[in-house]
Amino acid sequence: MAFMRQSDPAPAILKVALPLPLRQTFDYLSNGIPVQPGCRVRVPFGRSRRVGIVVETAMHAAVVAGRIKPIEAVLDAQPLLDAELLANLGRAADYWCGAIGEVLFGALSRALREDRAPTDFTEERWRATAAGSAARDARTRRGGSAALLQTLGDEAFSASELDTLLPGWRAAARRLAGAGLIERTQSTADAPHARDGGAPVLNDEQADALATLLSAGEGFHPFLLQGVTGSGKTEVYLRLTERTLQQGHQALWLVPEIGLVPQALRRLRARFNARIAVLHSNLAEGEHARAWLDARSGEAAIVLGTRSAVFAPLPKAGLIIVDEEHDASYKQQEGFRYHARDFALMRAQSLGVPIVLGSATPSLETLANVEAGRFTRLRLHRRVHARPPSPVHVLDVRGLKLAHGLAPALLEALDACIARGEQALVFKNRRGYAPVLLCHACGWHAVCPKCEKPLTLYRGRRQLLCHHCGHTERAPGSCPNCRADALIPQGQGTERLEEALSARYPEVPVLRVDRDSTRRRNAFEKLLDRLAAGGPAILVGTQMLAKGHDLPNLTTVAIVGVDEGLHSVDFHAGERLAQLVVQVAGRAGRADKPGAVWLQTHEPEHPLLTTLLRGGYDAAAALQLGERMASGLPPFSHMALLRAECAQRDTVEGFMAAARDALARPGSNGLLRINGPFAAPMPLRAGRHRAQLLLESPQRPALRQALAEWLPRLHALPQPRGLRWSLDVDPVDLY
DNA sequence: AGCACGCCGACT
DNA sequence: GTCGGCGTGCTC
Repeated sequence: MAFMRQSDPAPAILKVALPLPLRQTFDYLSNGIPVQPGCRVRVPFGRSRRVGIVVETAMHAAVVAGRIKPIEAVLDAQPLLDAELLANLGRAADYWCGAIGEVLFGALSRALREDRAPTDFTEERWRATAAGSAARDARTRRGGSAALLQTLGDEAFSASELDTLLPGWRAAARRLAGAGLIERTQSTADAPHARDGGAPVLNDEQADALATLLSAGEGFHPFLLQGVTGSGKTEVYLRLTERTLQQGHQALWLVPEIGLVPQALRRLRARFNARIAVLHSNLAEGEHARAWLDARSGEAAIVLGTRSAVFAPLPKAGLIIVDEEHDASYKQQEGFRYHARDFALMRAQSLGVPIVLGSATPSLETLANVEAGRFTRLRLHRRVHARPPSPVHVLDVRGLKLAHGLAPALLEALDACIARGEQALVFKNRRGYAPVLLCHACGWHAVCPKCEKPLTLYRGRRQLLCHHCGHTERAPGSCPNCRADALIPQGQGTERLEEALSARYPEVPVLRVDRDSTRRRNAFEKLLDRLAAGGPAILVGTQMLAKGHDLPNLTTVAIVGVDEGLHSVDFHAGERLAQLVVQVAGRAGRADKPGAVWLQTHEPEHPLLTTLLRGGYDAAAALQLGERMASGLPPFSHMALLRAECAQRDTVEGFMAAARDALARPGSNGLLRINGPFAAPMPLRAGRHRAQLLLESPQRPALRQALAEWLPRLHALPQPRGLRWSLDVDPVDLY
């Protein structure tokens, strides 16, 4: 331009993302209103109106001027999504092949996806009045009211924190507020700071790890904190967080599942006087929005949550922690299939902050990053209470007579444990009473009509349940095929073990921990409290038990039935098995008593088991990495999996064939391997036939380029009714 | 995703 | 003669 303007006009065109499964944005006229990217707008769309997010402003539109409509309203004075988040969400949509609108709206707190002003969600914090504190000390209140007064102590708690620590607290809050014992407060906490005298002394290893972390300074720096169970990783996170808060920055803490949020919150509250935004899917919409906006404003010094909390805005970011980084729960398994750990890494890099991935059993991806020199590894070998790791005994059960699947030597170990007044854990990764119900007379067994897989027997409920689709039917009393009264449950699930152990130890509480027994809110928490009180007990449960809960009086751990993991078609199975065994074994002997682990197997000579037992997780992981490298599997190659399913088999096959044809011929870059289409490992599920097509490349850019070319063609394919398909980049489950 | 348009089978 | 199935295309 030859002449200068006095002031440039606001860009006339807004590129707006809408909550649709479309890869494109839509252009709107700004009507001269200056709008920043990241703000929500209300726009006319077709014959209705929608909330959209401004992604970009531009001087010129990509479509002819006549088609462009003006926006109706601007909903935010300040962007809800700041520049960093907007840019990274765009990268994430690209990387995991998501639709930009769905990704951006998925990052917003649910209530903010609608046309509501962010100011509708005013701060809600509660604290005890002087009378309340007195009532607490005098113990004049009982039940939920007492618990709420106890939780509050002398500080203010946000609704999202109370939801997390004390589900159902609102009833008590109403009573106590009515009595003038608690009040809603506007007070913002003073500048966040660590409480005096809260911190335990670090051992040498912890101190070394912390020194390295601290000396790395601000800037992006990825760390793996690899510490055995009980080695005090959390204490290191806390010290690092302390510095972050001192510098006036925010810390993001991610944990893999909701059940781990309360204990992390308790430890953070005990250590810091700071505003904590808690984000997980059990919060009411309003609470979630309040916490989210608290993170957005920077008033929350700490943001704690599960997978989706990785999308929280962090205007003052200073630190990201991803605890139990190996956990597959970080990978979203439907819709936008992102990986929270990997997105956290992406954000840490562009925010320029340190990130700590913590685990006793790091993922092979992370270990490969350590070996490649991209991550710095810090190790904690010793347990804080100077307890050596529990010895692992392998029990070869071949040819042995088992009682309900348990070997005699194992039962003796349990006898001894109970006799000492200690607690035991029996780990069995199978819910229900028995995985198969078989007719001894004719060989019939119960099968799911929609999946063609055996139904699991639930004896207490007299039901057969399909674990793949949720189909249930009444358990028959006699064989539906030959009428014989000869139905026998085959194999053991947790319900059966619970029954058998209750019969053997009638004096001892036998507690089952699995998704079925802990469905009720808070049931698991109560169970843990009961165990913490001490006294002999036997826990029977699935992998829920493998996740970082403290079980201080547990000394004996029995691992039963992991052999399935030695022969899975999924190449991740070996890694999972090693992690599971180490994590479950780590539950034993945490406090002042030695522990012992019993591993029951039909294959004591399997290389994975022998390596794991002889060399620990490091050796097992090295073995797995070697195998992955030899066969060109991740992390030495990169995968994307196309899945499709439909009630009509030929529809799936037709679509997959077309999808295969839509792929640029291999040889165009030579680096792409195409496998399939083939039937999924589970070829029928919930009445739908399933097929897969696997793309693989040793080089990430080649895969990304192939996907970039393929995706528009996939969308251009005829989409038959009833057919569902999805693309999974870096799949963690191949089923 | 939603919603229109549009073209072929069984019903008041 | 119409109601309604779902294939196709569009939304700035």
